[in-house]
Amino acid sequence: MLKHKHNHDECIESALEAAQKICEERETRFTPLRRRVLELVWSKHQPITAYEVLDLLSEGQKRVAPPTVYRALDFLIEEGFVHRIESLNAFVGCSDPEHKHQGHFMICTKCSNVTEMNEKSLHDVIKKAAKENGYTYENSILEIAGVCENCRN
Amino acid sequence: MLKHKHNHDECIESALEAAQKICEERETRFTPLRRRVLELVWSKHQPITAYEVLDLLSEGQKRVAPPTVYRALDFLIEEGFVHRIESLNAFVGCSDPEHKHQGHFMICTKCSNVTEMNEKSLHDVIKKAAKENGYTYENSILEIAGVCENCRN
DNA sequence: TGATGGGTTGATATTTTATAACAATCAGGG
DNA sequence: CCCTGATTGTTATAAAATATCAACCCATCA
Repeated sequence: MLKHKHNHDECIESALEAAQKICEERETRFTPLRRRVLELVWSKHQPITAYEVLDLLSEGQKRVAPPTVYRALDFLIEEGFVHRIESLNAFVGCSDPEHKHQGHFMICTKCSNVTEMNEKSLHDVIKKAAKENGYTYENSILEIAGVCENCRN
Repeated sequence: MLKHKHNHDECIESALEAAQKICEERETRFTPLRRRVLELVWSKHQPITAYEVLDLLSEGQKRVAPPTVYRALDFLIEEGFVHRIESLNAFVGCSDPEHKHQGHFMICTKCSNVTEMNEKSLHDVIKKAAKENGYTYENSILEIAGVCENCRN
């Protein structure tokens, strides 16, 4: 799989720093465990399952139990640092943690890469559809499956 | 929970008939088991889990095993008679089985009722978003959570 | 200082959701 | 009737998530 390269270590580092900063502002606790789990979610740079995180987290130490991971993930999702991909039972780091939001995703069926869409227009259309159907909008998940540009070539 | 009444038996019956007819056209097999599972999915008229179907299916006879239900559901989804709601791990009858399509849903967080949206405009916007992000569209899930009209009152 | 209490993590067990693998059965064409 | 492929039955297990209670950490305040 050929893919556009970027400095991934840097990208992880900046996600961690952003999270740290936001937690300070919100006075929520970015504990070592939560930090480590966020780092592991980002490390794959693709959707990662809770149990994959668990395996990575357990390397070189006593195996941790599922609740440890799920609780950390719950926190990270709550803070908006991580999104859950429902159709994959997996998790990805959020590309825009400053603004809490539900994620809208494109998922490549060939390489499994995920692209988060932060398009306001799309969001607006979805909200509008909710209203037209008589619903008070709370949140939404949109997961589009398709083949990405790289994989098509 | 107050809700708009309709003749639900009739509504189940017509879903079964439609499925029957479509299977004849497609020359796929609408077996008694598949028919019964579709009937059970419709019977709740709300999202129903695979294991709830399993329980209902097992009433008054030897308990069936999970694969029996999952296989029937796979068939019904494949044929487009049933949709899976990813955010609930549950299933609902499709309101428009004639035309195979991915479902787009509104889910009420109060009463759990689900409304399927068959709006072409929404579908078009989603396809367009995929294209703009360089993806070849295959399919999509959209699940909007909110409060429905009845529950707001 | 050290008691208290909220939040976090650890640990054990279990529940919920889904699938793998193989055997038995059924339905339609030769 | 017999063969073949599809469907269903059966057993076992995997994968994903949660319930529950104990231990720990640490800030606050009497």
